Amino acid sequence: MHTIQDVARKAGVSTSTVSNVLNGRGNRMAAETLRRVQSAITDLKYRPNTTARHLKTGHTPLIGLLVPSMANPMYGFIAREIETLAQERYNFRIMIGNTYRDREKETRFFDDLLSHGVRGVIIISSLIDEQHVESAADRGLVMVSYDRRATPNIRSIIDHVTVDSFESARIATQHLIDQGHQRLAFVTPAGRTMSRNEKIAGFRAAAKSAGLEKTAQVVEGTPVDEFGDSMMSEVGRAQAALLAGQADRATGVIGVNDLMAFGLMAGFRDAGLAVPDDVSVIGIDNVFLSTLMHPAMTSVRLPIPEMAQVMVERVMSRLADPTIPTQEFIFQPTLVPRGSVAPLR
Amino acid sequence: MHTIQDVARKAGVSTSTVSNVLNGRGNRMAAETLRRVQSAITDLKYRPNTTARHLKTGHTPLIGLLVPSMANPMYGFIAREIETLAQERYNFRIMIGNTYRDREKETRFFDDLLSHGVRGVIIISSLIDEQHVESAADRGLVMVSYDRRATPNIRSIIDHVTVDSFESARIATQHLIDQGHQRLAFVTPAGRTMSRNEKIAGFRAAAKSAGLEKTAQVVEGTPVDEFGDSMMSEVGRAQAALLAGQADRATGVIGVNDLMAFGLMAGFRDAGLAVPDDVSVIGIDNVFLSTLMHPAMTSVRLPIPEMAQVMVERVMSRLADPTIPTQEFIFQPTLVPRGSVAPLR
DNA sequence: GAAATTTTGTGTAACGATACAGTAAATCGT
DNA sequence: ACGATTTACTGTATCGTTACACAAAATTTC
Repeated sequence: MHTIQDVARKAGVSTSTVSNVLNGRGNRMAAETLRRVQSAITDLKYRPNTTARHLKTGHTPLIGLLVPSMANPMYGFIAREIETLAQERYNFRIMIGNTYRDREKETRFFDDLLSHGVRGVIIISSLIDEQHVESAADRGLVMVSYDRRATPNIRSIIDHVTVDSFESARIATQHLIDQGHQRLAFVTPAGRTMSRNEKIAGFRAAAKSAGLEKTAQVVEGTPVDEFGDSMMSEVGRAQAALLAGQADRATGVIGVNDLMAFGLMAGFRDAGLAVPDDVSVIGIDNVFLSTLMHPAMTSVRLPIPEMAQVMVERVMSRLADPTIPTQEFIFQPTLVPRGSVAPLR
Repeated sequence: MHTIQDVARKAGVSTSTVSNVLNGRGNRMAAETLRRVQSAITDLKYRPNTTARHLKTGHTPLIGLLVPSMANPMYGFIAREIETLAQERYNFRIMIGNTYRDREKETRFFDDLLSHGVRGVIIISSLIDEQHVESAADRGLVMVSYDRRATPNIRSIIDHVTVDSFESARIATQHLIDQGHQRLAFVTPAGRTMSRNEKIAGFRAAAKSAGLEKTAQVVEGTPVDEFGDSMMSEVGRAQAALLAGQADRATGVIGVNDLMAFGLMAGFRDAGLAVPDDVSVIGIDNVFLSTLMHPAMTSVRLPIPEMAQVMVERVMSRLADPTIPTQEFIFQPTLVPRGSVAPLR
């Protein structure tokens, strides 16, 4: 690996001049000099040392990305979009970490980010209490959070990019109601996140407006460790077994997300119930796997590419100008009807 | 953010002494001094600047991870395992990138890794031609590649950690043969990777040893852009439609991986064929979603956690001692029978 | 009790880049 | 033709850390 000194020597100029070329100030020198420096750079295959640059300038082309679990196809998809955008549009790379929805892991990651000099962070779906997130932002991290609403009337120092979770659960529920279902269940794992709470509220609101609040039940999985991938489906599977055995069992069931709903469908089948003939199931997220289920699963689409773009743009803008105020961006979900929901028989 | 200078001042010692404490040389000073430095560190919440450290030492606690697409649940799972191990066991963080199986993107990532001072890289499944990978290794990257066999008789400067792909396809094929299937098809996308070639060979070998080579067909998807997630399943779906329409159609079909097989199952259903009654389908990878399919999909398990561990250990060891020779590690796959394969009617 | 050794530190030069002040030469205006 | 300005550079300090040479004080050795 060559250094700026090698280039300077080879081109017969000072390192300052090379630095100027490197930083787009080639107009400050004679055309001939510029040419010499440029060819020295290509000849030596010189690439500036990002670390040294960072130490001097205080900036590094790196952002942090926290996801609960990369094995969850939804988070994988979000992460893919973010990485691709950051890389292609801004030449930034991604430092990624699985948080397993663990406050301590998140905090440790913030510490590491800070010590690496990374200033921009996108955090995907954490726990309700965002105290440690806010305090990391206080320590200088430019934060953009996904899937978490801003607390009303509190000016936050983090951006919130989120889908209207209340609405996503509401339209899912309403879809079941429209198909004539009267006994509804909403299934979620035990741990609470902000978006889960909102989904529960959306479910309840839809049920209530149809006069179904008496029979509508929110089912929480056992408080098992879960962080959003295979365990999520396992919980769904187990809860479906329980639901299938109830007297006056629910005929319309909403999963807190697609993975949960996948598990629900499998669990109902295990119990001898046909989807959608005996029970309708709907998920939220619309991961690409929904179309591969049998029956293809009805879900609620979240506009991930659009949201990823906003998230990346926000980190970049605020990194460039830390004084611009934070904002909340709320995206609207849309129903994607497929085969796992049918009219009540 | 405080610096080592702040700590030194607060503790009334030189920066050298603080540095010694930081690097586990607390025995070089009086117990009282050590205590003072330590409490200065905790009081100021001081954390060493990794960048400065890196510039000085030439080491950075970061490894690169290249995956074709993070949206592919298999790669997401592998990435999750690698990240967790690197972090918990070695305190290393991960710089990740989607390569979309594109040589240029891979090369650009290597360049960036080098300029960031990252020396250790794990590369998941790339194209056949590993010229650019070897040349990046030549430039000083410690490389561990997944899912790619070493070229025989060529001493490589990269480690190869791979599952026996020939064997994985062979046992999948043999399983179908054991169930009485005589007309077999192996479906893969158009782009060739090293592991795909081996799987094709394994398929052919199994068919041949059963005297079925005349009817066994390898089906290649259209040369569409694909990088391993939703497109993969789409290809499977489309190919299933084609296969379903053939005279003397295959009754036992192997997907190059689970996502392909998911698509195949969906495609056969679209065409009015029942799985496994009319056609048996088997995948390779055994992603957790296989159990959620209807019917639950038979697949071939790859020992990912074990492989991830070896990959991480190899990068770390070779980072610590670059002179140790590279190796090839081959893991054996195992059949996981489920419901998508049935005896030939 | 003088020399040798150990203990307990410190000072300074890097690592590779950038920023900014400074300077010599060329060009300009009148 | 002389000062003023512009052009085309260069020198040096600095970012936060570590390594290494060095040194003063304390302790040991004989």
